[in-house]
Amino acid sequence: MSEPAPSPRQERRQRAARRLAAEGLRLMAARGIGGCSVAEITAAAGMGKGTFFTHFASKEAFAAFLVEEQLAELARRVGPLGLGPVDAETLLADLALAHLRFFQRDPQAAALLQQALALPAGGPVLPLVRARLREYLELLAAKLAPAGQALGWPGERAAELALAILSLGLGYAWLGQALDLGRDTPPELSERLGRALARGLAR
Amino acid sequence: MSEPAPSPRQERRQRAARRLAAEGLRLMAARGIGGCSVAEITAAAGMGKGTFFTHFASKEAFAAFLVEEQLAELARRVGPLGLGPVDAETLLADLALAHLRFFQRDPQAAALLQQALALPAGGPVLPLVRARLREYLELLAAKLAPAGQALGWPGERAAELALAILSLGLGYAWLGQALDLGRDTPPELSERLGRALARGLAR
Amino acid sequence: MSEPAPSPRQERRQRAARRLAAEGLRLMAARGIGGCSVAEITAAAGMGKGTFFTHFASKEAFAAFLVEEQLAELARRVGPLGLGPVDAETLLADLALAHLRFFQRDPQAAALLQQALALPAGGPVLPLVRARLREYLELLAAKLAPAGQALGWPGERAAELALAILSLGLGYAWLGQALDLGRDTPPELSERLGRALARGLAR
Amino acid sequence: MSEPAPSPRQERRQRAARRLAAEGLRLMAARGIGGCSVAEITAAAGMGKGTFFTHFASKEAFAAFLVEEQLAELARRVGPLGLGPVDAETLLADLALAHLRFFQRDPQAAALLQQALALPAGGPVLPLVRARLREYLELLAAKLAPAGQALGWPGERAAELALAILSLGLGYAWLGQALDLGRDTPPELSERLGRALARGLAR
DNA sequence: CATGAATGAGTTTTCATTCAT
DNA sequence: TATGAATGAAAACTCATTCAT
Repeated sequence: MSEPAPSPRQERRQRAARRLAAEGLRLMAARGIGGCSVAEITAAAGMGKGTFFTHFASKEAFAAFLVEEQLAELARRVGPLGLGPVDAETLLADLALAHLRFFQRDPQAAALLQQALALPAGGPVLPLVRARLREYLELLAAKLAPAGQALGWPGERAAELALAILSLGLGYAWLGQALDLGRDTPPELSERLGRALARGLAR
Repeated sequence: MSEPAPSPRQERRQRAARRLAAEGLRLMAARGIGGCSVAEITAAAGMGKGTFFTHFASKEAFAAFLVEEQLAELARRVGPLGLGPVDAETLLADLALAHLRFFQRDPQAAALLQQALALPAGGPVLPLVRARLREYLELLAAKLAPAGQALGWPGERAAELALAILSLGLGYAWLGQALDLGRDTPPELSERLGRALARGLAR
Repeated sequence: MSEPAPSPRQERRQRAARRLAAEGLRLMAARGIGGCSVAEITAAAGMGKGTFFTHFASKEAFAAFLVEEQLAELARRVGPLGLGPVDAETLLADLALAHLRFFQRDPQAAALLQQALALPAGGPVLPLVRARLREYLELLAAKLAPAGQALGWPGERAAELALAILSLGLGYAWLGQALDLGRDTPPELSERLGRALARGLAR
Repeated sequence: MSEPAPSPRQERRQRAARRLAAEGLRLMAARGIGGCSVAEITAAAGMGKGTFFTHFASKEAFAAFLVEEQLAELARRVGPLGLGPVDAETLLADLALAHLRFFQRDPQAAALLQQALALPAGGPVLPLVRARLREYLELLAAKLAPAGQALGWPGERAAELALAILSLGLGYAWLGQALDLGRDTPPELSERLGRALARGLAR
């Protein structure tokens, strides 16, 4: 439908772009956005340095693209939750758990987000990352608001609830990564942790 | 008391070092560790660029020093908690709340920690920061372990509990900072959030 | 007449080359030879980047071609002058005036020549441009020599006379362009200027 | 008076700056502004690459500085002319001659100016160079205006007269340089050329 | 023949660190 | 001990040119 007929040239190019994204995510998550050079990324992706800039306008634009991709993936995972009729506590627990699991299964996403938010202020990426994260938080807050209110959490403060859920998941994953902890946390403990927040808010 | 007799020379030098630490913390928290130069820090502290290196071996060592300072401060705040006889749930809640409040009241600490953990792997600082954080987590875990066990959390997994408490506080603060959210969270909501985890774990 | 029978293919190609020359002249004159890229020129001419190199061996060769074209055009304008019997002063004045007018009416020619002569020494173009200009100057000097001698200017120094006439016209045009001056000089002043050199040499 | 006590450090630095200016002028005049790299200039001046940027904010700022220096030198040479009481024709002739000689004796100045004016539009230097040249031309025009009017040249068009005089001198020098002509022009011919414009304008 | 994706040499610029004064 | 001038390694980015399609 949308792609009429990807010529072999275009397909090869697409594959190169995907290789760039994969290797870039891997390297930036592992060594930091500022800790790996474009040359390293292209070398890992098996192409010339100059090719990078035919795909992305700048290194920062590349980082921003990766961040958007990860947030989109997170939204895709979280989106379906709470569509059916569930009680408030269960919804909160499911959302908290989903975030914990997402970042635990995709530690690169956690590392990249943390890297992107640590970018020097003044650059063009940080505002973009912030905007995307804010959008995501609003989405999450909208999902949480009714459940929160049902448990006595003020509706206009749903953003703080969303922030807490995201923080726990993201923070747990990257702190765990950085400290080499929590990688072997048994699933039932993760689950208990995820549910605890919801349960505690529900009295 | 322990300091024998700080000569005027030594005292002047101490003051300079304190100025460096204060301005460095401010700048690194605001603009990122890689986003501010040694020249900027020394200029803000009112001294020559070269003087910096008579106080600290390198820029990274300086960042590590600042991190240690902040972690020491955190330990100082958290240390007294739970010394008296309190029930398990209250201890957990107090600790979670203490972390939330510490990073909310001292956002520079949160920003610096997040910056330090985002430092390029391979450098000499990251391992050091990790080691200090691990030490801190062990301390916290030791404090938490009995309470956790009382609530059915396996004692040998206390580290994960500590990680969750630290993550919530640190993540909430730096994500909130980055997104300009949670700065005006009413104290009673913060408190509710802090207690929720403990309450939920306690069933 | 001399062209045997331009196949439609050949004709299309010719048109493309002419478009390249026109757009290249425009862009190089406006933004400098080093200030516009091959990609810009081909985009302006409505063709692919690669096509450029099927017409010209290199960007520099292209610039050299444009210069030759402009010098040929100048020679065409100046050539007919002095063929009839005119006195020495009038010939000098006519030639000076012709140069002033040529570059005033075709500022792109002036800009291109100035750009070409500013090309980094060491490249392959500068020698070529120099050679063409020298050829042109010799042609001009040959035309000037008898008139010069009639006014007491040594015949073997006719090149200097030609240099002065060319410099006044070219310099006036490109300095005027660069400074946005002389674009609205009334024709009678231009003419007076053009004649002045001749008149002054004639005592 | 102005320099209270140049410390040996500062003096050494000053000498380095002068070496940079000299070698930069030489290389940029010979090979073009874009034709020589900062690395080449600093190497020629016997210092490290980074030192360049402690003296000048950028390569372009350096080029602008050199241009200003040369124009200031030109103004210094031309300034004293016409202060005494001389007739209009003599003043014009003296000024024309002064420009011819200045650029003939200092061909690097001619080459640098021509290079600077050939800089890609859009950069920060070209506007600066244009502004300085315009200032210089206004100065020259003010000097010329009365004499011009005495010879029937409209006072409000003195700028065009200045442009012609500057063009002849600058154009003659850099075209001569580029074509390796006019380097051995006998002084009396130069002088005759310089006077011719004035004489011709005076009838 | 036309195309545009791929390439890498080459450039400017930053900045932690050294060291002579 | 304090200073700031000097340094060069490292990084992002541009663009003429090549070549497979």
